Formats: sequence, C-alpha cells, structure tokens
Amino acid sequence: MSSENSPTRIRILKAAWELLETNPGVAARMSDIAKKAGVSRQALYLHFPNRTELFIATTKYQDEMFGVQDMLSKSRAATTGHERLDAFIEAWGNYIPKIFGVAKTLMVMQATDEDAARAWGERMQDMREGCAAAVAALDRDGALNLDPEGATDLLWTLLSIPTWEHLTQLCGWPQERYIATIKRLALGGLTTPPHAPNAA
Amino acid sequence: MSSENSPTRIRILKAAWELLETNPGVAARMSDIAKKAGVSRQALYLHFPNRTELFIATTKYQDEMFGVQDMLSKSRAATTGHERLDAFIEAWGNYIPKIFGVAKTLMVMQATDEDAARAWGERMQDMREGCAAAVAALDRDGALNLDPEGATDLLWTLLSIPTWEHLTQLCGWPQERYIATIKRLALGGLTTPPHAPNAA
DNA sequence: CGTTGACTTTACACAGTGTAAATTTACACC
DNA sequence: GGTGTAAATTTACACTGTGTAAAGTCAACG
Repeated sequence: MSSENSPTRIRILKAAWELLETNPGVAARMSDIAKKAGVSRQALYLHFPNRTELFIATTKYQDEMFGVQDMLSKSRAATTGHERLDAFIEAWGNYIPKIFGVAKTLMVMQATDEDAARAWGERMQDMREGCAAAVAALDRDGALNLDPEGATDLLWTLLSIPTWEHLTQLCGWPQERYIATIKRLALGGLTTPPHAPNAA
Repeated sequence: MSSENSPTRIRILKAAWELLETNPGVAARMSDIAKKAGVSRQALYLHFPNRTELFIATTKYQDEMFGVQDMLSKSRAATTGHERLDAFIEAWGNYIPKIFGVAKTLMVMQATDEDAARAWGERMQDMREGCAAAVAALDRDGALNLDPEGATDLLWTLLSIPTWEHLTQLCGWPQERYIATIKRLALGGLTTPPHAPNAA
C-alpha cells in the first residue's frame, strides 16, 4: 500500500478528483483514472484496495486540501446564535460546490456499496455536528422555535447536498441566491422572531 | 415487445416493483427480477428493451395503479391559495413513500444512464407543474413573498424526494411530522402573513 | 553486485448486460 | 388431426469492467 503520501498516490488522487469533478456522479473507471494519472491500471491497486476506497480517499484528500476543519471552526467565532447560523450556512454552503463532483459520486455509490455508505454517513454525521452547534447557539439565545434535535434535523436537511444540487443545478440558481434563501428559510424555520416584525 | 398489458408483462413489472421497493436504489439484477416473476431472464427482453426501460415502465405502472393524476387533481379543488398549498403538499408528500423504492433506483441510475435521466427529469417536471399551480393560487391571493418562478423552485425543492428521504429515512421522522414541517416551511418561505402575526 | 521497492505487463476469473438462434409449448383455426 | 403462430425457454456467446495473480523491468541504495 506504500507510504501515505507517495507522489504517485497523490497523482492518482488528483486524477480521480479531476475526473469526478468534470463528471459528477458518473464514477470514472479505474482505467480512466490510471490514464489520467499516467500510471498503469494495476498501479491503482498498489495504493488503494478498490475503487470505493480510492473515492473515499479522494474526499478525504479534498477535505485536507481545503481545510474544512479550519473553515467550519471560523463559524464558531460568531457571538449571537443568528450570526453563528448565518456563518455556518455560508461556510458549508460555499464548501459544497467545491466538493460536489466527488461527493455526488459517493452519494450514488452509497446505494450499492456498503463501504461508500459508511464513509459518506460518517462525513454527513460530522456535518450534522456543525448544525447541532449552530442550533445550540440559537437555543442559548432563547430564539429556538423547536426542540434542538428537530431543529438540527431541519437545518441538516436544508444544508444537504441534494438540496444544493436541486436549487443550483436543476433550478439554475446562482450560489449567492442559494445561500441567501437557505439563510432565510433556516431562520424562519428554526427561530421565532426576537420582537414584533414588520407589523403595522 | 408483445401487447401493452400481457399478463407476463404485468408479472414482470410487479416483480420489479417488489424488488425495488424492498431494496431502494440497489437496482435488482435482471435475473433476480426474472426469478421473482417466474420467467426466464431472456423473457424480460421480450417485453422490455433493457433494464433501464423496465424500471421506467415500472414507475409508469405505479403511477397508473395509484392514479397520481386523480390524486393531484384533488388538490386543485381547494379555494384559497393557502388551502391549495397544503392540499398539494399533503397529496404529493404522502405519495412519495409509495413510490420511493422505484423512484430512488431511477434517481441513482440517472447519474450514469441517459434514458433514466430523461425519464426521471420528465417526471419531476410534471411534479413541478403542480408546484407552479399551487404558487399561482397563492399569487392570486396576493400572498406571495417572491417571484412566482423562484417560489415554484423553492416549493419544488422542499417537496423533492431527497428531502423526504433525508427527514424520514435518515432522521427517522414519522410521515406526519414530515408533512407538517414541510407545510410550515413552505408557508413561511413563500408567503407573507395575511395580517400582523403575533406582534404585541 | 545484489537487493529492495515501485511500477508495468500480461493473463485470467468473475459478474452482469444484452444479442442471437434453435427449440418447446400451447392455443387457434380450418 | 394437422398446421401455423406467438410466447417462452434453453443454450451460447460477445462485451465491459472489477479485482487477483504473477512475472518482468528498472532505478536507487547499501
């Protein structure tokens, strides 16, 4: 399996990344990836036990390259619950397009491949933690309209990748509109207004 | 291809239906379906040109069996926009669990199969019409908060199958809670309250 | 100079889809 | 009863893609 960051391993990961990004969900063949990486198909199996694990490694590589942890932790800086909610939505919502190609592939594979399902499930569970934290902040402000569990579920759903895909890919919404709308929807769905809104 | 409703054809469709329902998204093999239908694998090809078309035919068969048209047209009876929105959400939202198994399969295949993508796209486009009609009703009442196009996109997304899947399958919400929440979210996201709400 | 590690090359087993053609079964009509 | 015909079955095969296996190349390192 060779060392964790051998140059060839990295080249393979980058090749997979590019291929999945240009063709989201289609699951490039091993031979395609090998070709793109400039190695033999068999070489892929020297670094990854199988196709699924290669793709899982690709998501992890992306997370590492982009520094998801840093990015999401910034949203924890916000003081009020509302600010924190917005910051989290912005952070994650703007992260989705960067990872969509690979993510979509894993989501599709999830249906038939147990390992893919497990890996993807864990990843989504991590994201849920972020939602839970934002909800907790709202709760501390006494702004929450629902039980924290349900509110987390709801935010988690609004920020799910299929929702992003539907609005931006299918409906053709620009990213900013997506972000703005999810913010509005989340705020309306989770919180109760702090004081009388636009009433006469 | 034999006649449209030969008994064997129906048996095959029912077999596919059952298999896809018990194992959503996994795309049963032709041999599995044949076995379940009690015919030879080759017989499937006498009735359907390929696996994709068999699954597409299965969704159409479901729609026919359940009478989607009737069901959705009932939501058109409601007078006010608000009532109509609720009726539509209830009709479609309660239809999803009935078709989920087969639908999920087609959604997964969509990524790799062009025919599946086209068929599924058309189906979702039909559903969008329903959303547009509900939005139009709200607009006539002057209750709409957004442009009709954007409101339709939003309702369409809230009522999408992945959203249902996320809340009921992943989060484990009971169907009624799903319906109630989507109603609330849609109302809040699309409309502006008719008069001053709970302001002091 | 020999060893070691990384990669290539060639070959193959296996699963699943779809094509093809010969054969069986059953029923319908004269 | 014999013939024709449609629906299925049976058998065989081509093709694609994954993953395994093993032998060979080649350069670096000691």
